Amino acid sequence: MFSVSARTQYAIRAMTCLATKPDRSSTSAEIAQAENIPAKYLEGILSRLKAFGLIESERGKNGGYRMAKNPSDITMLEIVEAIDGRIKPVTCVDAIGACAQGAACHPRNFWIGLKSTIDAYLAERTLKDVAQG
Amino acid sequence: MFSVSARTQYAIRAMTCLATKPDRSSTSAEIAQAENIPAKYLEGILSRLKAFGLIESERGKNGGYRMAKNPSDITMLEIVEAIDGRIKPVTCVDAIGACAQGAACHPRNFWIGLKSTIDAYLAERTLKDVAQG
DNA sequence: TTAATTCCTATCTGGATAGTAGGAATATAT
DNA sequence: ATATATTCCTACTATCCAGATAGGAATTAA
Repeated sequence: MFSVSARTQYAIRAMTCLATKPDRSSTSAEIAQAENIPAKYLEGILSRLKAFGLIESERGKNGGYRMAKNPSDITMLEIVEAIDGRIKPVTCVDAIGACAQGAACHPRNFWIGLKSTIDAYLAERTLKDVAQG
Repeated sequence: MFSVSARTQYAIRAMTCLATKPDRSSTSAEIAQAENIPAKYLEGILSRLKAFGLIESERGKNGGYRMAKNPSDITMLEIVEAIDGRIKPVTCVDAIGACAQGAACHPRNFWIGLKSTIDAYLAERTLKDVAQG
């Protein structure tokens, strides 16, 4: 229940890896080896993180990835949402009537509250916090 | 991300349904129709809820299901755990070293904290709260 | 003995997740 | 120029599991 996708776990590990090397850029292969992540799979993850503005990259020889911001300025919520999108326990959190129960959906507020709780937890911790353990 | 299984949503709806009829017992088919849940699928869900002591049942003619406790004494955490087991964002929440990173797993405490946060939210709300919307 | 019900076991299926493959585009160094 | 190292893009495959269905056995009341 509420399990975190491998993708997101990989993303977090990759980010912590980059966070420890702020001065230079790391290649995807380097990160993959250091963090024990399937190399080709990681490439796609790094693309998403880049598209979300969390990391930067340079192509070609001597290319690689590096942090786009300070680790203390990146919340865990940003990383999670970059990879798996907004947290949505049930389909009707966004719009009333988005489930088969329509307006009679009693649990809706309960789920919305859960989402808020999770979001708050994730938004309160930064990559720096997590990298330190 | 963090989406709730249909099973759990069905279970909650079934429980709210029973909670509104504390005096008599309801059949699985009744609940299925009232809550728009696949009838046969619901049977398995009710079995789990019973195994967990949240509801009681009688077989045979005039049989059915009813609440085993007062709705205000059933937490949402109980329902969720009855259906999908303990909340476990990552495999290593229970035992250090249960992931490939072993003792060097930096995000572990972060995930444990998330689990605690979710558990607390669910444990603080009762079926009565949710049934009222 | 019939009808209504829970309970048990087995099976099917679609879609998502995880991972692989191949190569195009780009940059550097020599 | 050319070789090399890298990101980036697209497509494919495999595996797993949630969701659902099917058929009937066990049990109980009328």
